[in-house]
Amino acid sequence: MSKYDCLKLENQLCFPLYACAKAVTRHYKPLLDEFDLTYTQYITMMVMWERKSASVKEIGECLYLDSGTLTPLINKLESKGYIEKHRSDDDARGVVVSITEAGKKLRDKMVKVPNAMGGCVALSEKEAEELYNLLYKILKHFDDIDS
Amino acid sequence: MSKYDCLKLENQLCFPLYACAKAVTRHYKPLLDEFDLTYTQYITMMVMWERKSASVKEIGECLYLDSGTLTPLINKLESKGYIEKHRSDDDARGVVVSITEAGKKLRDKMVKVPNAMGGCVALSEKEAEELYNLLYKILKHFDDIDS
DNA sequence: ACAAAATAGATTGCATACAATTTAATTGTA
DNA sequence: TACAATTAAATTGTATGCAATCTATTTTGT
Repeated sequence: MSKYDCLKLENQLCFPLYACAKAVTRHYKPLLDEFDLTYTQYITMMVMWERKSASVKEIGECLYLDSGTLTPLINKLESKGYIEKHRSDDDARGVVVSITEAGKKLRDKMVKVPNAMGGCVALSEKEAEELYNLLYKILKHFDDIDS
Repeated sequence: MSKYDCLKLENQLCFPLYACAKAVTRHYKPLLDEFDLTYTQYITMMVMWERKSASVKEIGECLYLDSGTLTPLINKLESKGYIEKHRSDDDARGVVVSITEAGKKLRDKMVKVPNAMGGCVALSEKEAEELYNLLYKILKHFDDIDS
């Protein structure tokens, strides 16, 4: 009705997105606390589990994070013993991050986490897939715009 | 195939949610910079525009934020002149935040923001509504769990 | 070859988030 | 009515995010 309706919180798409993302990471916390990992550290480990080895830049591309966030985060994961850093042989500017044995073992311990979290999100298989597709549609479009 | 598949980034629902929320707030930034507001300050102003007056606690309930986040944020909005704080008459523990004339004027200037942002999100009306409903379904469920 | 442009990480600074603690005020109850 | 329990904000401490800048290297264009 009012010209101000577009500025109502309930008419925003961005707000439930923002609030929901925070709620999910907040509910991950008790699960991840057992492993002394934060959510961001957890998804960084996911990249390492899949790739075994990756540059900071590559990790950043996977996670949409820059070195300002990743550098301290990677240092923490290194001090926990899950990853190692060394300068790249090919390109002395680059840093190669690789997974350690302890990091590989962590994977076995954490296999139960996704399922435990899945129980918190009250969506059907179909709904979850719809949501997944809609979110990636937005992400892809941003990728296109930004490139 | 592997028992580790559940730990793959591409099989997570949480990750696109997390990444998408960040991407959206990141793309809000240039729009909000013109008004010298951050995204969180912007949605706080949305609450104030609607309610004219609210306690820190009430704002926190609207936005899913606690006093640790809101206290400094509200102080910044106050120093910008958009809101005012005063202790509640009813309950001296509470702080009532109310909108100023400058805050009301800001609303007129910012009416164009939601539309400008909408252009960035490549979803149809129907898709946006679906996404909206799915996100609120998750949020509502968390509300139920947490209460 | 070599100076300029580009790139990879690290660093700095600012603004969230949020748990945990503290302080002041209010409520519930024996 | 004392007084323990609760509540509202503020404070403290840790961990992101991200823009902007800096440093060391590598590429590029001539």
